[in-house]
Amino acid sequence: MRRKITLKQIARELDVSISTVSKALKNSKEISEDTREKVQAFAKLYNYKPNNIALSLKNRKTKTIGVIIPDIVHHFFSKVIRGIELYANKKGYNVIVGLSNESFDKEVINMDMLANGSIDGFILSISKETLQLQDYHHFNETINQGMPIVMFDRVVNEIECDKVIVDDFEGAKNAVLSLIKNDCRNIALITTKDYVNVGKYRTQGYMAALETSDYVPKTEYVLKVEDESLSEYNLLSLENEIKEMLTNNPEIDGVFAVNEIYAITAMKVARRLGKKIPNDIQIVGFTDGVISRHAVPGLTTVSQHGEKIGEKTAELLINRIEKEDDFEPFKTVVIPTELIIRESTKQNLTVSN
Amino acid sequence: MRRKITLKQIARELDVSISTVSKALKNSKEISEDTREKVQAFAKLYNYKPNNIALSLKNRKTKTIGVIIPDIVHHFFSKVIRGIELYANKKGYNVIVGLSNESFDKEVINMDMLANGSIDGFILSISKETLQLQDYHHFNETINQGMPIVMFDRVVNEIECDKVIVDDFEGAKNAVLSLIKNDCRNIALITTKDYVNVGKYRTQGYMAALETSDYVPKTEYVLKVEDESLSEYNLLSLENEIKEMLTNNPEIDGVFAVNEIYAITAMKVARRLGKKIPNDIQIVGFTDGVISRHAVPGLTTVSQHGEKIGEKTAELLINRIEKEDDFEPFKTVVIPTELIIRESTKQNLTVSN
DNA sequence: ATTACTTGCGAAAACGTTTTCGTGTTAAAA
DNA sequence: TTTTAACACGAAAACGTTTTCGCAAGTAAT
Repeated sequence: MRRKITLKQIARELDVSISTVSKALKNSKEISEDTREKVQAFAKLYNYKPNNIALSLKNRKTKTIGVIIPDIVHHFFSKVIRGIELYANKKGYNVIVGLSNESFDKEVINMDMLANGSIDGFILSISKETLQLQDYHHFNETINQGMPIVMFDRVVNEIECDKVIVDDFEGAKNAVLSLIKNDCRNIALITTKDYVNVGKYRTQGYMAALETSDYVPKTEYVLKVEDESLSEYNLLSLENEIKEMLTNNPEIDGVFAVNEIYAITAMKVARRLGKKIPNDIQIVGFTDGVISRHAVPGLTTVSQHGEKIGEKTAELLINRIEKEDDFEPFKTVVIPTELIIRESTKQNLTVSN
Repeated sequence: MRRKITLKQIARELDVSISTVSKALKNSKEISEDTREKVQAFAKLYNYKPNNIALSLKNRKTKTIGVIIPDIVHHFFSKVIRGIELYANKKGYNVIVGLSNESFDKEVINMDMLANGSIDGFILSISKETLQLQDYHHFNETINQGMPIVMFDRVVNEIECDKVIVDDFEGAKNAVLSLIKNDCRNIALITTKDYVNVGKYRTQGYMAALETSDYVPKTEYVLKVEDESLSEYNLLSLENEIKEMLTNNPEIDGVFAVNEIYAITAMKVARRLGKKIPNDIQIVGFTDGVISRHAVPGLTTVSQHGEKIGEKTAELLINRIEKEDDFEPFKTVVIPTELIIRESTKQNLTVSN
């Protein structure tokens, strides 16, 4: 159980100086071949590897990026992480993960823990509470200290940084247009409260689709749900709200839901009410997760390509980190969505953007 | 865009020594009240925070733990991460995540990246390829360098370290016993190849349940699937294999599947074959993920309590890290499973262990 | 034989902390 | 007045690297 060997120990053992060892290991030609071989053999024997922390201190960079997301038990976010990790690893970076758990305080604490030298930059998606409070001081402070940030999905105009988003508006609009082309006359929307801006944009996309088709949006067809948390209790109340909407408005023949859970729940409730899918009612969700894929019938949904989002955020961040004095203007990259057609809608078209 | 301020800069600015600044900030009473206040005011003004990397180097510990898992887009693993993060954060630790993507090489590379000073200990679950190759040298080397490891779920006897596992055997046995008590006479098993040892133990649990009930296991009822990866192609071949088993053995009235995907797919296939669930055929899965919860009908399943597993691994690891010279024997903690009864089985009992 | 260059190596600084051990000044005790 | 003790602070080492610079010895050129 020998501890990790250091340059100093090798130097002492071989009776040379630390500098010599360091240079020998880097094949510096300042060092004679004899010494080089001797040192390298010894180092290999004892499996010498330079200490990352010492390197970080010396180089003032850690080759590590911090990722702060609201939740990891969530198909979209874990896909994004996978994309980040993929790209970062390829570039020799590590990924350190903080979960805000949708809480403002935990977001701040996590950022504080990491912002003091542990990482070279942040990738983050804003927590709901922060969005609601509209308190973004911690982001600005971090940026002012020279630490680059890239935001994705849940972003906010107030912060100047690189961003990677999905075209929520277009994606939603296309989804609803596909319902319209599929002969839906009365299309409902199940969405979140407006402070979640991805929900807001998807709602706007729904409205836009209706308007371009000369449909008149009816407020009875719009359900704004308080929270998308999955606790059993909320799931029940979600079911009840949907049931109420569908029974009060039996003419509804299409549903666009801003996430998988709402969509699958709508499907469940509709069937319980005796409606056939997709003949009586067609349903489209958002996020191509495991639920959509394995539901029966399969759920037509808007795919966000989370992994691509992750790769792109990592790419933007690492670029910023590595050419630091390069004052490029901040970019906002939009990753196109794709409508994945499955059995919850009728099969007579393909739309994508 | 001022860079982070350091002790040295404060010292120069205030015309005192670095030591004085350091002590003043720690409220050492070696320092006069005057100086203390002056330093603290200045530090607060410039938002001084000690550099973590420097501290890590000095203290020779990083307050960071490395987690290596095969996949993050996976309900169970992301739950575990959440548990790890929860406990670790409470103890002031950060979590750095590496994904092996079920590959031996990536597992080794990831461990190498982290083992050189970046972290104080590992939490990991072994990749399938490593399990198949049975090459565990990288684990042993890491342990020999004095770095503690805690393994969970996919563990292996050959490595001496703390472990946290689910009682796969008992969980599976109970699940199958519940089917038997529910009057199933012909129970099929859908499992993985044997090198995935959690699959192996669950298979053994199935066998044990049959034996204790004087059922004779039939090989026609056992389906060993090559790979649980979710690609569309494999999903189709999975469906076909299940279909074949169910049509060749129409008397099958119960299915135990070693994961959610197999279970939900079995359900899908069974219904396509005109079988009613749970009346004609009852189905039990393993892992209480989002699929089981949102399936229609809801899937009865064995819950592993991933979050608890995560918390426990973190607890074991941090204990090892913090009392380092304490030569406690290695523990293996078993987290009890729980059978979550939903609509895919008949409703006349509750079993748990 | 003197100068000039090459070769091979070591000393030391730097990254940002914490902590031990002095040390000079002042106040209290002898 | 001399000794002792308390007080307030600074110097320096240490953590493990990399890198610049200097220096001695040997070799080549004058």
